[in-house]
Amino acid sequence: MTKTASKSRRAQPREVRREQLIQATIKCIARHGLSGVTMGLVTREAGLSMGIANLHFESKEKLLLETLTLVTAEYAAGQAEILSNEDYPSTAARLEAMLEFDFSQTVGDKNKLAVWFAFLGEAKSRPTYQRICSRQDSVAEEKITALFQLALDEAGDKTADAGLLAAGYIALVDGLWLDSLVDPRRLPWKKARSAARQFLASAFPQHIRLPRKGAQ
Amino acid sequence: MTKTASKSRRAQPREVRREQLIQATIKCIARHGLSGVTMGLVTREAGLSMGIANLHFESKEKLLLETLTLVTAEYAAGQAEILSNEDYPSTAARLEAMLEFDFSQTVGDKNKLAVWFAFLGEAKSRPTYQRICSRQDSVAEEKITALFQLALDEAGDKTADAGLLAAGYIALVDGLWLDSLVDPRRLPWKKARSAARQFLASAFPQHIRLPRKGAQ
DNA sequence: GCTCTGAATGAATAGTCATTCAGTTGTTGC
DNA sequence: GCAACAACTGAATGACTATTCATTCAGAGC
Repeated sequence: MTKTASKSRRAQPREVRREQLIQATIKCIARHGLSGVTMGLVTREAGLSMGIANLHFESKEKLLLETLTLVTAEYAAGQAEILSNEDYPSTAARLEAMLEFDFSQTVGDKNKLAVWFAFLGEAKSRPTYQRICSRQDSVAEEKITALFQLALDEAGDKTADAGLLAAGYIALVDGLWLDSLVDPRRLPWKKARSAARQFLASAFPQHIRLPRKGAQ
Repeated sequence: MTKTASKSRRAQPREVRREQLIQATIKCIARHGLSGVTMGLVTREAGLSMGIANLHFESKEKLLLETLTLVTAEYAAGQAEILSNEDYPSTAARLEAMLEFDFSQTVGDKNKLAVWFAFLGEAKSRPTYQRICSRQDSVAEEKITALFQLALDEAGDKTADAGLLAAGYIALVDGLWLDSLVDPRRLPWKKARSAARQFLASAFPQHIRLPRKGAQ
Protein backbone atom coordinates (compact mmCIF):
# COMPACT_ATOMS: atom_id res chain seq x y z
CA MET A 1 0.00 0.00 0.00
CA THR A 2 2.30 2.73 1.23
CA LYS A 3 4.26 3.83 -1.78
CA THR A 4 7.91 4.75 -2.17
CA ALA A 5 8.28 4.52 1.55
CA SER A 6 12.00 4.13 1.02
CA LYS A 7 12.80 7.77 0.42
CA SER A 8 10.00 9.13 2.52
CA ARG A 9 12.24 10.67 5.11
CA ARG A 10 14.23 12.51 2.46
CA ALA A 11 13.29 16.19 2.30
CA GLN A 12 11.47 17.10 -0.90
CA PRO A 13 10.54 20.46 -2.41
CA ARG A 14 7.15 21.77 -1.46
CA GLU A 15 5.52 21.12 -4.84
CA VAL A 16 6.52 17.48 -4.92
CA ARG A 17 4.96 16.79 -1.55
CA ARG A 18 1.82 18.71 -2.41
CA GLU A 19 1.35 16.73 -5.61
CA GLN A 20 2.03 13.50 -3.74
CA LEU A 21 -0.57 14.34 -1.13
CA ILE A 22 -3.18 15.37 -3.68
CA GLN A 23 -2.75 12.11 -5.57
CA ALA A 24 -3.13 10.20 -2.31
CA THR A 25 -6.27 12.20 -1.56
CA ILE A 26 -7.77 11.29 -4.92
CA LYS A 27 -7.21 7.62 -4.24
CA CYS A 28 -8.63 7.86 -0.74
CA ILE A 29 -11.77 9.68 -1.84
CA ALA A 30 -12.33 7.10 -4.57
CA ARG A 31 -11.81 4.28 -2.11
CA HIS A 32 -13.51 5.55 1.03
CA GLY A 33 -15.81 8.35 -0.14
CA LEU A 34 -15.64 11.98 0.84
CA SER A 35 -17.00 11.40 4.31
CA GLY A 36 -14.62 8.51 4.80
CA VAL A 37 -11.32 10.27 4.14
CA THR A 38 -9.24 11.05 7.19
CA MET A 39 -5.89 12.74 7.37
CA GLY A 40 -4.52 9.48 8.67
CA LEU A 41 -5.65 7.56 5.59
CA VAL A 42 -4.29 10.15 3.20
CA THR A 43 -0.88 10.48 4.78
CA ARG A 44 -0.54 6.72 5.14
CA GLU A 45 -1.45 6.27 1.48
CA ALA A 46 1.25 8.80 0.63
CA GLY A 47 3.68 6.92 2.85
CA LEU A 48 4.25 9.95 5.05
CA SER A 49 3.50 10.98 8.59
CA MET A 50 0.38 12.41 10.13
CA GLY A 51 1.42 15.99 10.45
CA ILE A 52 2.62 16.43 6.89
CA ALA A 53 -0.68 17.43 5.33
CA ASN A 54 -1.18 20.28 7.75
CA LEU A 55 2.35 21.40 7.04
CA HIS A 56 1.90 21.75 3.28
CA PHE A 57 -1.78 22.61 3.21
CA GLU A 58 -3.12 24.56 6.13
CA SER A 59 -6.02 22.27 6.84
CA LYS A 60 -7.94 19.26 5.66
CA GLU A 61 -10.50 21.52 4.04
CA LYS A 62 -7.82 23.25 1.96
CA LEU A 63 -6.32 19.94 0.89
CA LEU A 64 -9.73 18.79 -0.31
CA LEU A 65 -10.37 22.04 -2.15
CA GLU A 66 -7.05 21.88 -3.95
CA THR A 67 -7.73 18.28 -4.90
CA LEU A 68 -11.07 19.22 -6.41
CA THR A 69 -9.54 22.20 -8.17
CA LEU A 70 -6.87 20.03 -9.77
CA VAL A 71 -9.38 17.51 -11.08
CA THR A 72 -11.69 20.12 -12.55
CA ALA A 73 -8.87 22.18 -14.01
CA GLU A 74 -7.55 19.16 -15.89
CA TYR A 75 -10.88 18.59 -17.57
CA ALA A 76 -11.51 22.25 -18.29
CA ALA A 77 -8.10 22.60 -19.92
CA GLY A 78 -8.62 19.67 -22.25
CA GLN A 79 -12.08 20.81 -23.19
CA ALA A 80 -11.01 24.40 -23.81
CA GLU A 81 -8.23 23.11 -26.06
CA ILE A 82 -10.81 21.53 -28.36
CA LEU A 83 -13.45 24.22 -28.20
CA SER A 84 -10.99 27.04 -28.90
CA ASN A 85 -8.87 25.34 -31.53
CA GLU A 86 -9.65 26.84 -34.95
CA ASP A 87 -7.84 24.20 -36.96
CA TYR A 88 -10.44 21.49 -37.34
CA PRO A 89 -11.20 20.78 -41.01
CA SER A 90 -14.95 20.65 -40.46
CA THR A 91 -17.71 21.06 -37.94
CA ALA A 92 -18.15 17.31 -37.96
CA ALA A 93 -14.49 16.83 -37.05
CA ARG A 94 -14.82 19.13 -34.09
CA LEU A 95 -17.94 17.37 -32.88
CA GLU A 96 -16.09 14.08 -33.17
CA ALA A 97 -13.13 15.49 -31.25
CA MET A 98 -15.34 16.67 -28.43
CA LEU A 99 -17.00 13.27 -28.19
CA GLU A 100 -13.70 11.41 -28.27
CA PHE A 101 -12.31 13.65 -25.58
CA ASP A 102 -15.30 13.30 -23.25
CA PHE A 103 -14.96 9.53 -23.37
CA SER A 104 -11.20 9.26 -23.60
CA GLN A 105 -9.07 7.18 -21.28
CA THR A 106 -7.80 10.22 -19.40
CA VAL A 107 -11.18 11.77 -18.70
CA GLY A 108 -12.59 8.38 -17.83
CA ASP A 109 -10.15 7.83 -14.95
CA LYS A 110 -12.40 6.18 -12.36
CA ASN A 111 -10.64 7.75 -9.42
CA LYS A 112 -10.92 11.27 -10.73
CA LEU A 113 -14.54 10.84 -11.73
CA ALA A 114 -15.25 9.52 -8.26
CA VAL A 115 -13.67 12.65 -6.78
CA TRP A 116 -15.70 14.85 -9.09
CA PHE A 117 -19.01 13.26 -8.12
CA ALA A 118 -18.15 13.00 -4.45
CA PHE A 119 -17.85 16.79 -4.36
CA LEU A 120 -20.87 17.32 -6.60
CA GLY A 121 -22.94 15.32 -4.14
CA GLU A 122 -22.07 17.82 -1.44
CA ALA A 123 -22.14 20.85 -3.72
CA LYS A 124 -25.68 21.88 -2.93
CA SER A 125 -24.82 22.50 0.70
CA ARG A 126 -21.32 23.92 0.14
CA PRO A 127 -21.11 27.08 -1.94
CA THR A 128 -17.35 26.67 -2.27
CA TYR A 129 -17.64 23.25 -3.87
CA GLN A 130 -20.47 24.50 -6.02
CA ARG A 131 -18.39 27.30 -7.46
CA ILE A 132 -15.45 25.05 -8.28
CA CYS A 133 -17.66 22.30 -9.68
CA SER A 134 -19.52 24.51 -12.08
CA ARG A 135 -17.25 23.48 -14.88
CA GLN A 136 -20.22 23.75 -17.19
CA ASP A 137 -19.55 27.44 -16.83
CA SER A 138 -21.01 29.99 -19.18
CA VAL A 139 -17.95 29.94 -21.39
CA ALA A 140 -17.99 26.22 -22.17
CA GLU A 141 -21.74 26.15 -22.58
CA GLU A 142 -21.65 29.14 -24.91
CA LYS A 143 -18.94 27.59 -27.02
CA ILE A 144 -20.76 24.29 -27.31
CA THR A 145 -23.92 26.18 -28.19
CA ALA A 146 -22.06 28.04 -30.93
CA LEU A 147 -20.63 24.80 -32.27
CA PHE A 148 -24.06 23.16 -32.32
CA GLN A 149 -25.61 26.23 -33.95
CA LEU A 150 -23.01 26.02 -36.69
CA ALA A 151 -23.85 22.37 -37.29
CA LEU A 152 -27.59 23.12 -37.40
CA ASP A 153 -27.02 25.96 -39.87
CA GLU A 154 -24.91 23.75 -42.10
CA ALA A 155 -27.68 21.18 -42.13
CA GLY A 156 -30.35 23.79 -42.77
CA ASP A 157 -32.13 22.75 -39.57
CA LYS A 158 -34.25 25.67 -38.43
CA THR A 159 -36.34 23.92 -35.82
CA ALA A 160 -33.89 22.54 -33.26
CA ASP A 161 -32.59 24.80 -30.48
CA ALA A 162 -28.79 24.80 -30.17
CA GLY A 163 -28.91 26.11 -26.58
CA LEU A 164 -31.13 23.26 -25.44
CA LEU A 165 -29.03 20.72 -27.29
CA ALA A 166 -25.90 22.08 -25.59
CA ALA A 167 -27.46 21.95 -22.13
CA GLY A 168 -28.64 18.44 -22.98
CA TYR A 169 -25.26 17.28 -24.19
CA ILE A 170 -23.49 18.59 -21.10
CA ALA A 171 -26.04 16.91 -18.85
CA LEU A 172 -25.92 13.71 -20.88
CA VAL A 173 -22.17 13.47 -20.46
CA ASP A 174 -22.45 14.08 -16.71
CA GLY A 175 -25.18 11.47 -16.46
CA LEU A 176 -23.33 8.86 -18.51
CA TRP A 177 -20.18 9.32 -16.44
CA LEU A 178 -22.18 9.00 -13.27
CA ASP A 179 -24.15 5.94 -14.31
CA SER A 180 -21.05 4.26 -15.64
CA LEU A 181 -19.18 4.99 -12.42
CA VAL A 182 -21.92 3.74 -10.13
CA ASP A 183 -22.56 0.55 -12.05
CA PRO A 184 -20.03 -0.21 -14.79
CA ARG A 185 -21.63 -3.57 -15.44
CA ARG A 186 -24.93 -2.01 -16.40
CA LEU A 187 -23.29 0.77 -18.38
CA PRO A 188 -19.77 -0.08 -19.59
CA TRP A 189 -17.62 2.83 -20.67
CA LYS A 190 -17.90 1.87 -24.33
CA LYS A 191 -21.66 1.74 -24.18
CA ALA A 192 -21.66 5.19 -22.55
CA ARG A 193 -19.63 6.51 -25.43
CA SER A 194 -21.99 4.91 -27.95
CA ALA A 195 -24.99 6.42 -26.20
CA ALA A 196 -23.45 9.88 -26.43
CA ARG A 197 -22.73 9.30 -30.09
CA GLN A 198 -26.30 8.19 -30.63
CA PHE A 199 -27.44 11.48 -29.10
CA LEU A 200 -25.26 13.52 -31.45
CA ALA A 201 -26.30 11.36 -34.40
CA SER A 202 -29.98 12.04 -33.69
CA ALA A 203 -29.43 15.76 -33.42
CA PHE A 204 -26.89 16.13 -36.23
CA PRO A 205 -27.59 13.27 -38.66
CA GLN A 206 -25.63 14.92 -41.44
CA HIS A 207 -22.50 15.30 -39.32
CA ILE A 208 -22.31 12.26 -37.07
CA ARG A 209 -22.74 8.65 -38.11
CA LEU A 210 -24.69 6.26 -35.99
CA PRO A 211 -22.72 3.77 -33.94
CA ARG A 212 -22.96 0.27 -35.36
CA LYS A 213 -26.25 -1.25 -34.29
CA GLY A 214 -25.87 -3.48 -31.29
CA ALA A 215 -22.34 -2.28 -30.61
CA GLN A 216 -21.81 -2.66 -26.91
CA MET B 1 -37.14 25.71 12.86
CA THR B 2 -38.17 22.93 15.18
CA LYS B 3 -41.59 21.87 14.05
CA THR B 4 -44.70 21.02 16.00
CA ALA B 5 -42.69 21.14 19.19
CA SER B 6 -45.92 21.52 21.05
CA LYS B 7 -46.94 17.89 21.00
CA SER B 8 -43.46 16.51 20.86
CA ARG B 9 -43.62 14.95 24.28
CA ARG B 10 -46.83 13.12 23.44
CA ALA B 11 -46.13 9.48 22.78
CA GLN B 12 -46.65 8.58 19.14
CA PRO B 13 -46.85 5.24 17.36
CA ARG B 14 -43.62 3.96 15.95
CA GLU B 15 -44.45 4.67 12.32
CA VAL B 16 -45.28 8.31 12.94
CA ARG B 17 -41.96 8.97 14.63
CA ARG B 18 -40.03 7.11 11.96
CA GLU B 19 -41.64 9.12 9.21
CA GLN B 20 -41.00 12.33 11.15
CA LEU B 21 -37.33 11.45 11.57
CA ILE B 22 -36.88 10.49 7.93
CA GLN B 23 -38.38 13.78 6.79
CA ALA B 24 -36.05 15.63 9.14
CA THR B 25 -33.14 13.64 7.76
CA ILE B 26 -34.04 14.61 4.19
CA LYS B 27 -34.03 18.28 5.15
CA CYS B 28 -30.75 17.99 7.00
CA ILE B 29 -28.97 16.19 4.16
CA ALA B 30 -30.20 18.82 1.72
CA ARG B 31 -29.07 21.61 4.01
CA HIS B 32 -25.80 20.28 5.38
CA GLY B 33 -24.73 17.52 3.01
CA LEU B 34 -24.30 13.86 3.82
CA SER B 35 -21.05 14.39 5.69
CA GLY B 36 -22.60 17.26 7.60
CA VAL B 37 -25.62 15.50 9.09
CA THR B 38 -25.39 14.66 12.75
CA MET B 39 -27.91 12.95 14.95
CA GLY B 40 -28.14 16.18 16.88
CA LEU B 41 -29.17 18.15 13.80
CA VAL B 42 -31.73 15.59 12.71
CA THR B 43 -33.41 15.20 16.08
CA ARG B 44 -33.45 18.97 16.66
CA GLU B 45 -35.01 19.46 13.23
CA ALA B 46 -37.66 16.95 14.21
CA GLY B 47 -38.18 18.76 17.49
CA LEU B 48 -37.26 15.70 19.50
CA SER B 49 -34.50 14.60 21.79
CA MET B 50 -31.08 13.17 20.96
CA GLY B 51 -31.74 9.58 21.80
CA ILE B 52 -34.92 9.19 19.80
CA ALA B 53 -33.27 8.26 16.53
CA ASN B 54 -31.42 5.36 18.06
CA LEU B 55 -34.66 4.24 19.66
CA HIS B 56 -36.62 3.95 16.42
CA PHE B 57 -33.77 3.13 14.09
CA GLU B 58 -30.93 1.12 15.50
CA SER B 59 -28.19 3.41 14.32
CA LYS B 60 -27.41 6.46 12.24
CA GLU B 61 -26.42 4.24 9.35
CA LYS B 62 -29.81 2.54 9.33
CA LEU B 63 -31.64 5.85 9.49
CA LEU B 64 -29.68 7.03 6.47
CA LEU B 65 -30.34 3.83 4.56
CA GLU B 66 -34.06 3.99 5.20
CA THR B 67 -34.09 7.61 4.11
CA LEU B 68 -32.41 6.72 0.85
CA THR B 69 -34.73 3.78 0.36
CA LEU B 70 -37.80 5.95 0.82
CA VAL B 71 -36.63 8.52 -1.71
CA THR B 72 -35.75 5.95 -4.37
CA ALA B 73 -38.89 3.90 -3.78
CA GLU B 74 -41.07 6.94 -4.37
CA TYR B 75 -39.48 7.56 -7.74
CA ALA B 76 -39.49 3.92 -8.75
CA ALA B 77 -43.18 3.56 -7.91
CA GLY B 78 -44.18 6.55 -10.01
CA GLN B 79 -42.07 5.41 -12.92
CA ALA B 80 -43.32 1.83 -12.80
CA GLU B 81 -46.88 3.16 -12.80
CA ILE B 82 -46.30 4.78 -16.18
CA LEU B 83 -44.15 2.09 -17.73
CA SER B 84 -46.52 -0.73 -16.81
CA ASN B 85 -49.81 1.01 -17.50
CA GLU B 86 -51.33 -0.41 -20.69
CA ASP B 87 -53.98 2.25 -21.08
CA TYR B 88 -52.17 4.99 -22.96
CA PRO B 89 -53.86 5.75 -26.29
CA SER B 90 -50.56 5.88 -28.19
CA THR B 91 -46.83 5.44 -27.93
CA ALA B 92 -46.46 9.20 -28.17
CA ALA B 93 -48.76 9.66 -25.19
CA ARG B 94 -46.69 7.30 -23.11
CA LEU B 95 -43.47 9.05 -24.07
CA GLU B 96 -45.08 12.34 -23.09
CA ALA B 97 -46.22 10.90 -19.79
CA MET B 98 -42.73 9.68 -18.95
CA LEU B 99 -41.27 13.07 -19.75
CA GLU B 100 -43.88 14.92 -17.73
CA PHE B 101 -43.32 12.63 -14.80
CA ASP B 102 -39.53 12.97 -14.83
CA PHE B 103 -39.84 16.74 -14.65
CA SER B 104 -42.92 17.00 -12.51
CA GLN B 105 -43.15 19.03 -9.35
CA THR B 106 -43.00 15.95 -7.13
CA VAL B 107 -39.93 14.40 -8.69
CA GLY B 108 -38.25 17.80 -8.84
CA ASP B 109 -38.37 18.28 -5.07
CA LYS B 110 -35.00 19.89 -4.39
CA ASN B 111 -34.56 18.26 -1.04
CA LYS B 112 -35.16 14.76 -2.29
CA LEU B 113 -32.95 15.24 -5.32
CA ALA B 114 -30.22 16.50 -3.00
CA VAL B 115 -30.56 13.33 -0.93
CA TRP B 116 -30.41 11.19 -4.04
CA PHE B 117 -27.20 12.77 -5.30
CA ALA B 118 -25.60 12.96 -1.88
CA PHE B 119 -25.79 9.17 -1.69
CA LEU B 120 -24.81 8.69 -5.33
CA GLY B 121 -21.63 10.67 -4.64
CA GLU B 122 -20.67 8.12 -2.01
CA ALA B 123 -22.07 5.12 -3.87
CA LYS B 124 -18.79 4.10 -5.47
CA SER B 125 -17.22 3.42 -2.09
CA ARG B 126 -20.32 1.99 -0.41
CA PRO B 127 -21.78 -1.12 -1.97
CA THR B 128 -24.95 -0.75 0.10
CA TYR B 129 -25.70 2.70 -1.26
CA GLN B 130 -24.82 1.51 -4.72
CA ARG B 131 -27.36 -1.27 -4.61
CA ILE B 132 -30.16 0.96 -3.41
CA CYS B 133 -29.27 3.77 -5.81
CA SER B 134 -29.35 1.61 -8.89
CA ARG B 135 -32.87 2.64 -9.65
CA GLN B 136 -31.96 2.46 -13.31
CA ASP B 137 -32.29 -1.22 -12.67
CA SER B 138 -32.62 -3.73 -15.43
CA VAL B 139 -36.40 -3.70 -15.27
CA ALA B 140 -36.84 0.03 -15.85
CA GLU B 141 -34.14 0.13 -18.49
CA GLU B 142 -35.68 -2.81 -20.32
CA LYS B 143 -39.11 -1.26 -20.26
CA ILE B 144 -37.85 2.06 -21.57
CA THR B 145 -35.93 0.20 -24.26
CA ALA B 146 -39.11 -1.63 -25.27
CA LEU B 147 -41.02 1.63 -25.39
CA PHE B 148 -38.38 3.28 -27.53
CA GLN B 149 -38.20 0.25 -29.82
CA LEU B 150 -41.94 0.50 -30.35
CA ALA B 151 -41.62 4.15 -31.28
CA LEU B 152 -38.77 3.42 -33.68
CA ASP B 153 -40.78 0.64 -35.32
CA GLU B 154 -43.81 2.87 -35.73
CA ALA B 155 -41.62 5.44 -37.42
CA GLY B 156 -39.94 2.86 -39.62
CA ASP B 157 -36.55 3.86 -38.22
CA LYS B 158 -34.19 0.93 -38.68
CA THR B 159 -30.92 2.66 -37.89
CA ALA B 160 -31.26 3.98 -34.34
CA ASP B 161 -30.56 1.65 -31.41
CA ALA B 162 -33.32 1.64 -28.80
CA GLY B 163 -31.01 0.29 -26.11
CA LEU B 164 -28.54 3.11 -26.52
CA LEU B 165 -31.33 5.66 -26.62
CA ALA B 166 -32.73 4.27 -23.38
CA ALA B 167 -29.36 4.35 -21.64
CA GLY B 168 -28.94 7.88 -22.98
CA TYR B 169 -32.34 9.04 -21.81
CA ILE B 170 -31.79 7.66 -18.30
CA ALA B 171 -28.40 9.34 -18.10
CA LEU B 172 -29.73 12.56 -19.58
CA VAL B 173 -32.40 12.78 -16.91
CA ASP B 174 -29.85 12.13 -14.16
CA GLY B 175 -27.55 14.75 -15.62
CA LEU B 176 -30.24 17.38 -16.03
CA TRP B 177 -31.43 16.86 -12.47
CA LEU B 178 -27.89 17.15 -11.22
CA ASP B 179 -26.98 20.23 -13.20
CA SER B 180 -30.23 21.91 -12.28
CA LEU B 181 -29.70 21.12 -8.62
CA VAL B 182 -26.12 22.35 -8.51
CA ASP B 183 -26.77 25.59 -10.35
CA PRO B 184 -30.46 26.36 -10.90
CA ARG B 185 -29.62 29.76 -12.33
CA ARG B 186 -27.65 28.23 -15.18
CA LEU B 187 -30.17 25.46 -15.75
CA PRO B 188 -33.66 26.29 -14.50
CA TRP B 189 -36.03 23.40 -14.07
CA LYS B 190 -38.09 24.42 -17.10
CA LYS B 191 -35.05 24.55 -19.31
CA ALA B 192 -34.06 21.09 -18.10
CA ARG B 193 -37.46 19.79 -19.12
CA SER B 194 -37.15 21.46 -22.52
CA ALA B 195 -33.72 19.93 -23.04
CA ALA B 196 -35.10 16.47 -22.32
CA ARG B 197 -37.95 17.10 -24.72
CA GLN B 198 -35.47 18.24 -27.35
CA PHE B 199 -33.65 14.93 -26.90
CA LEU B 200 -36.82 12.93 -27.43
CA ALA B 201 -37.83 15.13 -30.35
CA SER B 202 -34.51 14.45 -32.09
CA ALA B 203 -34.79 10.73 -31.59
CA PHE B 204 -38.54 10.38 -32.21
CA PRO B 205 -39.47 13.29 -34.51
CA GLN B 206 -42.76 11.69 -35.50
CA HIS B 207 -43.90 11.25 -31.91
CA ILE B 208 -42.64 14.26 -29.97
CA ARG B 209 -42.93 17.89 -30.99
CA LEU B 210 -40.04 20.24 -30.48
CA PRO B 211 -40.32 22.70 -27.62
CA ARG B 212 -41.02 26.22 -28.82
CA LYS B 213 -37.76 27.74 -29.97
CA GLY B 214 -36.20 29.94 -27.33
CA ALA B 215 -38.57 28.68 -24.68
CA GLN B 216 -36.66 28.96 -21.45
C1' DG C 1 33.96 16.87 11.05
C1' DC C 2 30.77 20.38 12.83
C1' DT C 3 26.90 23.39 12.74
C1' DC C 4 22.73 25.09 11.09
C1' DT C 5 18.29 24.93 8.71
C1' DG C 6 13.91 23.54 8.03
C1' DA C 7 11.42 19.32 6.39
C1' DA C 8 9.37 15.57 8.58
C1' DT C 9 7.64 12.96 12.48
C1' DG C 10 4.10 11.18 15.66
C1' DA C 11 2.58 11.47 20.48
C1' DA C 12 -0.40 14.45 22.83
C1' DT C 13 -4.35 17.66 22.75
C1' DA C 14 -8.83 19.23 22.08
C1' DG C 15 -13.01 18.78 19.89
C1' DT C 16 -16.89 16.40 17.75
C1' DC C 17 -20.29 13.07 17.56
C1' DA C 18 -22.85 8.40 17.77
C1' DT C 19 -24.60 5.74 21.16
C1' DT C 20 -26.16 4.44 25.79
C1' DC C 21 -29.07 4.25 29.76
C1' DA C 22 -30.96 5.76 34.20
C1' DG C 23 -34.52 8.50 34.97
C1' DT C 24 -38.94 11.15 33.55
C1' DT C 25 -43.33 11.70 31.72
C1' DG C 26 -47.46 10.56 29.41
C1' DT C 27 -50.78 6.69 28.53
C1' DT C 28 -53.58 2.62 29.27
C1' DG C 29 -56.17 -0.73 31.78
C1' DC C 30 -58.32 -1.71 35.96
C1' DG D 1 -57.06 6.91 41.44
C1' DC D 2 -53.25 3.80 40.76
C1' DA D 3 -50.20 0.67 38.93
C1' DA D 4 -47.73 -0.99 34.93
C1' DC D 5 -46.10 0.10 30.78
C1' DA D 6 -44.06 2.34 26.93
C1' DA D 7 -42.30 6.40 24.80
C1' DC D 8 -39.18 9.71 25.47
C1' DT D 9 -35.29 12.54 27.35
C1' DG D 10 -30.55 14.35 27.61
C1' DA D 11 -26.33 14.10 30.36
C1' DA D 12 -22.61 10.97 30.32
C1' DT D 13 -19.58 7.79 27.77
C1' DG D 14 -16.34 6.30 24.64
C1' DA D 15 -14.54 6.28 20.02
C1' DC D 16 -12.61 8.80 16.51
C1' DT D 17 -9.97 12.45 14.24
C1' DA D 18 -8.02 17.22 12.93
C1' DT D 19 -4.52 19.85 14.51
C1' DT D 20 -0.43 21.13 17.22
C1' DC D 21 4.31 21.21 18.44
C1' DA D 22 8.53 19.48 20.75
C1' DT D 23 11.74 16.54 18.87
C1' DT D 24 14.39 14.15 15.21
C1' DC D 25 17.19 14.05 11.40
C1' DA D 26 18.95 14.64 6.33
C1' DG D 27 21.51 17.48 3.77
C1' DA D 28 24.09 22.15 2.80
C1' DG D 29 27.77 25.11 3.81
C1' DC D 30 32.02 25.79 5.93
